[in-house]
Amino acid sequence: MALLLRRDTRQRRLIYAAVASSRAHPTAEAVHQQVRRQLPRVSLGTVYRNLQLLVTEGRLRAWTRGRSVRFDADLAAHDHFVCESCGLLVDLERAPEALSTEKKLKARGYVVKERVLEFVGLCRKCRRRSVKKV
Amino acid sequence: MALLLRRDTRQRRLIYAAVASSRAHPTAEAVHQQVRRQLPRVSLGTVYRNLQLLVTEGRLRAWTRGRSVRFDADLAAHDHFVCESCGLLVDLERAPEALSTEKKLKARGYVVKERVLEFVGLCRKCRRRSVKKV
DNA sequence: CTGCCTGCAAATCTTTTGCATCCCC
DNA sequence: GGGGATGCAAAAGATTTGCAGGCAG
Repeated sequence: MALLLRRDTRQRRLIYAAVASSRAHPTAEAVHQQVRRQLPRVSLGTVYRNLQLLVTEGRLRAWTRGRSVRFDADLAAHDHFVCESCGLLVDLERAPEALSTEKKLKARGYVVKERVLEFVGLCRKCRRRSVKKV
Repeated sequence: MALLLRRDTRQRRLIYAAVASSRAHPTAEAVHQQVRRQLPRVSLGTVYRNLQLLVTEGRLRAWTRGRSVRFDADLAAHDHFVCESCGLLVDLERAPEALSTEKKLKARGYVVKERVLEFVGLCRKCRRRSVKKV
């Protein structure tokens, strides 16, 4: 039984804070940039290691978006809207409906721990832009 | 106006067939392995180029799962269940409910082109396994 | 002090691209 | 025959990892 004691390092605190203080669901790279302002020598490796650790501990959530992973300190269940044109990521209140699919899965013996619901389309700004072009 | 004529190559046909004949939502690497059986010199680059092309043309759909992308020839709207233990990906009939969130988004001026709904948990096999271990 | 953490750099993994050659239409 | 497509290999991104030294508890 490994008794693993986590240390409270400056790096870890700043990395968590960088995600928690952002609404943009930052990537590891963005977190690195942010933390660097206060700790110029922090390495990207440390950022990746800590983000992973924080996700494992349940203090952050990770969302895979295309090529990279984005992090979020909002632990409440919520859904997302993604603009396919500019990449804008909007948090949405979780829809209250109990989805019939989920009930079916459970009835069939699957364990459902989580659901991921995303809407993909155009935000207001990009929608206007695309109308103009046509 | 570029008049772009697509050619019907053996590679392209086999790449499409590899995805269409699989239920596993294969990755580019898996498609490459499969096509190689009939065309040993096919390159991974060609597989990537054609998968991308087929997605652009709307003949295939791409799903991002963790580190890699998986391809699907089933164009009907459908949802997914993913087993977090073994990676099993199950196609689900699309839930019939019109989600209130989607209505709200449209009312607010967003264009919703698509929705992605995934359930994450344990398949029946992995569930049994995890019960045994405890 | 101990051993978890860090910075740095090299290594992985997945996907993309440049280029000379090939072959479909 | 011409231009899109291919094979090969190098490049590009994103993320992970090995290691020696550093620092929190």
